Amino acid sequence: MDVLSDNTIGSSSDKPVQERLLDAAEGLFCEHGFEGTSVRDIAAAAGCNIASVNYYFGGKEKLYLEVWRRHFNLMRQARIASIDRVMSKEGGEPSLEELLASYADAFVEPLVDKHTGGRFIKLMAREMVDRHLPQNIFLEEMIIPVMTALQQALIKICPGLSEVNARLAILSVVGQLVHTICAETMLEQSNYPEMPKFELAEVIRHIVKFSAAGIRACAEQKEDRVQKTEG
Amino acid sequence: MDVLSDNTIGSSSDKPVQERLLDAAEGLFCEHGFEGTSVRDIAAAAGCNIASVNYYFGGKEKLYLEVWRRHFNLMRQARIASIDRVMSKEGGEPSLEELLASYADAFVEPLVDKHTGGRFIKLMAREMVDRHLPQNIFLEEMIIPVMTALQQALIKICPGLSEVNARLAILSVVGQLVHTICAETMLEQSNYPEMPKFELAEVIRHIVKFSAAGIRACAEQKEDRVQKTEG
DNA sequence: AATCGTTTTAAACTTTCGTATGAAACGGAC
DNA sequence: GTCCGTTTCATACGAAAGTTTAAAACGATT
Repeated sequence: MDVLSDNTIGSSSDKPVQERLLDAAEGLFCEHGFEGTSVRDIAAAAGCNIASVNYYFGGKEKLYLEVWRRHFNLMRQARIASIDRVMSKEGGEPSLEELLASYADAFVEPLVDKHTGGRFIKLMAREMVDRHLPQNIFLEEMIIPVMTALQQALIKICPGLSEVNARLAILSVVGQLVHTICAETMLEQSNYPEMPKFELAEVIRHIVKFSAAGIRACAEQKEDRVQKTEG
Repeated sequence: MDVLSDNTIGSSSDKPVQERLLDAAEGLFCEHGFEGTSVRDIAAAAGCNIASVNYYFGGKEKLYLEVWRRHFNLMRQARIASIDRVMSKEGGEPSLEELLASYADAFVEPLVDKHTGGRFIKLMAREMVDRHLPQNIFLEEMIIPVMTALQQALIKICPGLSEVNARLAILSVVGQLVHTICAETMLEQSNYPEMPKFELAEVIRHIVKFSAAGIRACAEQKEDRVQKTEG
């Protein structure tokens, strides 16, 4: 894993060591996971000594946690802000599609964002499967707050939606978004010709349409449950 | 990681060593991932010597691959059979809900199945993020064949569905299923009281209803694209 | 210029990993 | 009983991991 050149954007030697380490660690953690990247690789990518990781952060795990802390607030605020922006828009109640599109954009924004290089969201997918963060931090800092906000917004737009159905719907939407990212990561790793590569924007447009119809079906269920397969 | 007692179902010492190793390796790989489990742990769990892994399988990676090979055929056949069973049922064309329910059941069956203990599907989620299998084996042995079968079935049931829309729909359905399993795994790891635990059957019922509506919306798109937000 | 706290460095330490080795134990065939 | 191929065993090896250490280098203050 010969990573000697700095793989971060503008971190040659002007920034302080701690930031260089954080940037390098983030890139390597995203690309190869927690166990897949060594402290030596991080130090080499940051252009500093191995001991710096322990000197500044007190260990590999602490550094990993700090990499996350940098993004928790930004990501949570971005997601919730995208919900609030839609919900507080003037001109009557927003459509379900508007809410979903706004949230989906905010969700995959770290993937498209050129500043972070779209690496961080891969780390999220990893962390969901292979936990290395302290217990419940992920839930408390990200999932619960964002899920709560989205749930309230959904219920407001779709009055027929029960609380449990709203949560199930969120599970569906987030599941599609995460899986899209996983599939993207997977396909870019394996150069398989037959497998069609989707444009991300196209997939999001699909998810919005698909989910809006799904949510409406779940909301209808409550009011009139007779006409289930009318088509 | 003190795993000394056998964590597999019925593998104390009656079964041959290779099977004991495969069983033990499967359990540990599922629980802790490829890098997270050592050959020593596997040998200890299987109740045999460390060298047995190299003697019988020629290395850790070969053993890992063999763990997968045991399941590839079974899982692929189960998925495709569940599709075929629905599609070849007498009494006219099956409903979209029937197809989705059948496929979803086959998909999560390894999770519910008491024989495997539902561990293997976790390994699938891991492997999608952290590749350790030889390039493209996962795609060729699982994803492509099953996706092709499901795509054809979907198009047959929903004539309005284009090929690309069918693939996008499958991405949505599989995404929901995988995410459900990830969430299940995640929540069982973290004993968080506020987070509601869903019954798996309940979630699947939701996914079927949700996805059926979503797919119909994507199929309608082709024929009449005027009435998008009629509700 | 000397001093003192901070940072950086090279090297070593301990542990753990996957694998290799060679001897011991086993089990039929003769 | 002896032989021989197969299996099991304890052990060792080199590599790589995270962490520690003590000295060197640095920088501001006096």
